[in-house]
Amino acid sequence: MKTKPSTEYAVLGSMFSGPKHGYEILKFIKDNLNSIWHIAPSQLYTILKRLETEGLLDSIRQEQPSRPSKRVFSLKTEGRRRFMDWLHSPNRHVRDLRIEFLAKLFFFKNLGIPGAKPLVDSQISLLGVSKKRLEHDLQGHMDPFVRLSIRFKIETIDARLSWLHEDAEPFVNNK
Amino acid sequence: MKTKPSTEYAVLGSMFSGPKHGYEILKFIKDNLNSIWHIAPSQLYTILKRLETEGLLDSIRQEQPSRPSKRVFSLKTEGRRRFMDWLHSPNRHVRDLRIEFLAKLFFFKNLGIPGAKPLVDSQISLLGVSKKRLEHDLQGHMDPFVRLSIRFKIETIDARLSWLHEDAEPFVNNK
DNA sequence: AGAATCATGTAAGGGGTTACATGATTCG
DNA sequence: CGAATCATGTAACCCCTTACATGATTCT
Repeated sequence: MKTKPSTEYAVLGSMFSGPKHGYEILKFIKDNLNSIWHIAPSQLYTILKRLETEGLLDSIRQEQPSRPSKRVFSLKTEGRRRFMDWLHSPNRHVRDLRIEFLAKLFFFKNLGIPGAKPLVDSQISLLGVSKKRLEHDLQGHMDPFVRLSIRFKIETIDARLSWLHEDAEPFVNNK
Repeated sequence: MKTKPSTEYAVLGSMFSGPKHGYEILKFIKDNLNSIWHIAPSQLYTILKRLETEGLLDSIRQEQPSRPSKRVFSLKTEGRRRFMDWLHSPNRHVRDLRIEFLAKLFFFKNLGIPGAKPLVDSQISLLGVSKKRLEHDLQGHMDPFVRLSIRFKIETIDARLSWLHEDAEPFVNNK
């Protein structure tokens, strides 16, 4: 089971509320996810091509009298399903919280999808498991450097946990 | 000034105490930096080639009677200089602390080089600057999602700061 | 009149991962 | 006798970044 790069989900999510053309997706991501995510125009069009090949979306050419013609993309059922699966899954790797998890919370609110609270809760318990494992590791290692790096990871998890409780919880509760 | 990928510094650092051949470098990194860093054999040889092209190291072929022949790599002056520059510089991006900064602390201790304490101190003050900037940003933003992501970054910095004080400081002080 | 916005792409290159290829020696 | 270790590489592919290319319209 290979995990897709997170950028693709941002693209899928941009089209969830309805068909969009490339430039619109670019603008949507820039306007809404700028604080965590940056996508170059060139990359967007490559991703769209890839997603179309995979059958997650399709596109129709829309000619316009005065402006250059657009290509309007819309999600297919499989694309919708993939996005929803991603949206409701906590992240296994702590490092993915920085971008992916934040993006998930954004999409919950932006699209008005219920279930953000359970996601936060399951992410909290997943981190709890990781923390326990690291604390156990710590007891098995005497080497100061290994201990230092385990401590680093534990402190990171603590920061994520307090952010989830103090910031993410209020964010998902306020409608 | 483009920053080199951090993996190259791990390779340079591996040879700092003396010439090594590829397999030895692989083993050195695995034995010592396994908790933070993973390097595939294929990648190592590509990096070594690149570093040699750049003039940071040179290699000599060493024939062995029974085993396959080795290529022994040694740092040139420029390679040494680059490594030392990297070693003494704090990281600008918070995300680089996880691997690069930890590796720096390792090399200070492993190679017995003085100056780890000042590095920790300058990293602390650099993070302080970033934190101030983020706290200022926070005041200029009303959007809940933007605030949520800024809070995420601030909590990360706090975690790094407490790790630097509580774990990194003792690590660099114990001889 | 020039800058920003609308609109879509190609090409090249960088660095990392996975798979593949080879072959000897030493340890259990 | 088979697994682990010693020892070095190539090829293909994936994703991202930067640079380049084009061209109309709208705002200042």
